[in-house]
Amino acid sequence: MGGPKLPEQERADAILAAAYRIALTEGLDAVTARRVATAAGISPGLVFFHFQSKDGLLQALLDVLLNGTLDALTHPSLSALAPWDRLERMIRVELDRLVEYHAGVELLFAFYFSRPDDLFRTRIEASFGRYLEAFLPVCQEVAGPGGVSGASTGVGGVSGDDLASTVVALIHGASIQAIRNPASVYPDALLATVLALRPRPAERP
Amino acid sequence: MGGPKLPEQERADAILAAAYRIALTEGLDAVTARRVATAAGISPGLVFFHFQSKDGLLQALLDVLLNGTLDALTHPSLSALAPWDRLERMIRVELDRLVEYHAGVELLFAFYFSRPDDLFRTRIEASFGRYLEAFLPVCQEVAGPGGVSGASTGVGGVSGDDLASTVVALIHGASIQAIRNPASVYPDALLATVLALRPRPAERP
DNA sequence: CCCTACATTGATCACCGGGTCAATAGGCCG
DNA sequence: CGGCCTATTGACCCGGTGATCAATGTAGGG
Repeated sequence: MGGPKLPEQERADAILAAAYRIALTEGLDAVTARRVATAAGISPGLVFFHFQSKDGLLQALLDVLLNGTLDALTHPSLSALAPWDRLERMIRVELDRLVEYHAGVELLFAFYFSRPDDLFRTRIEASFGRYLEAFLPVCQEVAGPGGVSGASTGVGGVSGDDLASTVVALIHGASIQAIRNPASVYPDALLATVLALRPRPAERP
Repeated sequence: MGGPKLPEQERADAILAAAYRIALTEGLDAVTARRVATAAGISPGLVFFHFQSKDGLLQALLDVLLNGTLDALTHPSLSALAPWDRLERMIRVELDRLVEYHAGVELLFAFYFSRPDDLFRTRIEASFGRYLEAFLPVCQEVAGPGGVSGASTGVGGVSGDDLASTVVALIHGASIQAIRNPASVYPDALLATVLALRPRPAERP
C-alpha cells in the first residue's frame, strides 16, 4: 500500500483534470470520488486527502472553470477602438468564445443549476456581475448622456445601463442556444439587431 | 398492509404535486421516491406502481412543467394588434411570466442541465423550438421583406429570422437574470432596445 | 356474499456514494 | 543509516437510493 510516485503537487491538478474530463463527457453527477480516482489512476482516498470533501473538489473545479472566463473582455487591444466598434468587437468575441467552449459553458450552467443553495451560485453570480461591469463602460459611452436615440424611437431611448443589461441577456441567451446546437448560433444575426441601434455613421463616402 | 383509500386516479396527480413541491423547494436531486412518498403521505412502493421508474416520474413532472408554457403566446387577443405592438406585447407578456414563475423556469433549467443525455433535452428543446416558431411570424411581419432598416443602419438590416432568434435569445437571457434575482429584471429596459428598431411611427400628433 | 381485480403497503435487496482510517511507502534531513 | 513527515493505499463503514415483491386491504360485479 501506497507511496508517493508523483510527490509533486501536480497531483491536485491531475485529479482536477480527471474530474473535468468526466464532468464534460458524462455530466456533473458522474463526478464521484471513485470515478475520478480511477480516471486519474489513483486511489479514492487520495481525492479526499487533496480536497477535503467532494464539495471541495467541485468548488476547485468550478474555480478552474471560472478563471479565464473574463480575460478576453479586458484585453487591452480593445481600448483603441471607437465605442461602437469596441462594443461590436466585444460581443463578437464573446459569441465566438461561447460557441468554441460551449461544453465548458454547459458545465458552468450545470454547476449553477445543480443545487439551489449558495455553494456555487454566489461565485457564478459574482462572475456574471463582473461580466456586466465589463460591458457597462462601453455601453455608457455608446449611449451617451441622453441615451441612444436610435434615430427611430420617438422619445429619448436606451440608456447605457439598459443597453448593457440587454447585451448581457443576449449573450446569455446565445449561450443556451450554443449549448443546444453550437452550429445554429449566427453572431451576425444577433449583432445586426444590436448594431441597428447605432446612429448612421456620419456618412462615410 | 395497504388498501385503496383514494382509489381515484388522482393518486398520480397527488404524487406529481408532491414531487413538484419538493423539486421547487429543495431542488431536483431531492426528488427521491421515499421523500415524494412521504410528502404525499403514501408508501414508497406506490410511486413505482404509478410511474414505473424514477425517470418515469421525472418525465411526467417535466411534462407538467412544459404544459401551459406556450399558452400565453398564442392567445387570440394578440392577433388584433398591429405587428410592432403585437411583438411588444408578446415580449412583455413573456418577461412578466418569467418573473412570476421564475421558480418554475429555474426548475426547467435544472431539468435541462441535470443530465447530458437526451431523456429530458429533446422535449425541452422541442419546446424551445415551438417558442421560436411562436415569434417568427410577428418578427417577419415586422421586418417586412427587406428587413428592418432601423432607420439607422446603412445597409439593409435585420431579417425576420434574425430578429426572432434575437428576441428568443433575449428572453432566455432574461430568464437567467430572473432566476438570479427576479427583482432585477426590468422589462422596459430590454424592450427599449428592441423597440428602438421600430421605424418612427409615422407622426402621431 | 364471495371472489376477482386492483391499489397499497412496508419490508427487503443490491448497489453505490461520501467519508474515515490504520497501515505503508517513499523522500529528506541529520 | 535512522527517524520523520507527507503522500498514498485500499479496505471498511454507514447511509441513502432505486427497485422488487409477497402480503393485504378495498371496491365492485355477479
